[in-house]
Amino acid sequence: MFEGQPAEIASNTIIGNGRRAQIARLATELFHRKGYAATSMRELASVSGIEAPSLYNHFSSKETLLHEICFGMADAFVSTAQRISAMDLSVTDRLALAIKEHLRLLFSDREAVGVFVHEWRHLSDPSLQAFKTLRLDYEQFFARLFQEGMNQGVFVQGDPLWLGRQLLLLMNGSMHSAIRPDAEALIPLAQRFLDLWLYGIAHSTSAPNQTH
Amino acid sequence: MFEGQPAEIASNTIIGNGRRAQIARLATELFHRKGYAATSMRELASVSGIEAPSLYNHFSSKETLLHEICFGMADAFVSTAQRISAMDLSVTDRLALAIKEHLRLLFSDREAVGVFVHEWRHLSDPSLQAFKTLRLDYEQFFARLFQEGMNQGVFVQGDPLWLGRQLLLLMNGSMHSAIRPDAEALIPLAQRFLDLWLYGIAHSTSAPNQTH
DNA sequence: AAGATACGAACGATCGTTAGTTCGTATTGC
DNA sequence: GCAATACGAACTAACGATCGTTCGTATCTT
Repeated sequence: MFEGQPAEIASNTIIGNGRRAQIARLATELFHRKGYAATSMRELASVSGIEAPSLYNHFSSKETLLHEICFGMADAFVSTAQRISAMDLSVTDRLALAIKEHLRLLFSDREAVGVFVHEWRHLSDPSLQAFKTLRLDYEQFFARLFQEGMNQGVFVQGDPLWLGRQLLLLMNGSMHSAIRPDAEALIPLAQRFLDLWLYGIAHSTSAPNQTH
Repeated sequence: MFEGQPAEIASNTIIGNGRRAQIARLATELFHRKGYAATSMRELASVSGIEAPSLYNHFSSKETLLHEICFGMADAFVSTAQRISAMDLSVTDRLALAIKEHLRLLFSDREAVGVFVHEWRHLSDPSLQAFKTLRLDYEQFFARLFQEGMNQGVFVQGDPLWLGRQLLLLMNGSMHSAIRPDAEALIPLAQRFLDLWLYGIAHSTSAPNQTH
């Protein structure tokens, strides 16, 4: 009758106390460390302390695990972007906030972000398209910020989508750095990114030569 | 003076006219598009127009293919860095040249770079350690540039290795952008990176607030 | 003649997954 | 209160497919 509708949408966040969430966490770590394709269900079962077929009492397939991880992160990013977009702040302040919140999400679950960033391509096609759409939404959120800043004359001209993607690359990549900032260390890190992005590394004594 | 020289790039990766090089190229494209672990020897054989066992007349194992791709790129990057290090140029000019040459290598073989960046972790242990060493060499080349600039007072203070890795992330990630620049379009792209890196996106009217 | 290159057959291992079953615990009917 | 029942979560066995790879052999080129 209603079998088209998944009985339970499940908490899109991977966090939880149940066995299911516990396995999802272990899967996240494995997918992050070894890659999705190079991780077997038997290995996941092994670190979970059960046998491989028992995993299917919790997840209907290997790809379901990947799906939940990727979309869990994507939803978190997109909803954060929507929240910031609705705020009545200056462009620069919204950019600063977006950087801070992105970094916060990033370091709140490095493994999940790693999977989100690198393993999404192993999704198959209905999910794959949906994922790409969500990711583009998020990139365009940053692009709109840059565009707005250009229109107001506070940012130099440039391709806003290019800038957005570059900024995201930069932040996502910063995960690989050794230090795992706690809640307090996050603010200086965000400031570091914002300063680098806004002002560059050149001392202002040497005058900019903006010829593009 | 050093600007005009080798117009030909001398592509890093396995070039050649032989069947072996042809297969290596197809492997590079497959590893790039689907990932090393998700690419089977039978699939590689199929796109090569032969059967899977015939591949072993050219390569002794699947990992040999990965090894050649990864180390081919790594050697190209490191030797370019050594060449630039030996030049008698200002720090900023060497940084500009390093960016330009890195981008040139990057876009000379996007697929190989993609494998170099993402698939190296599937190497096994003697090769894996050697690869990490090479990559650190290259990162430290940029770190030394930044450190030198800081010592001379032309760059603001910061963690040089962090900056080096961030710059590399930024450039490597730029591969994903849609446009594939030709030899001429490379210079503006490099300039774009340099400007972004040196001066940021803020108009200089808004004064920098460097407090780190 | 001989090396390079291709083939078909097949090996053992591992893959994701299904099926059938057991066991313990919670929920229900009386 | 207590047996009957339903269910979550684990197990063993095993399926068909695919994995990387080896072997022996045939064919082409030089």
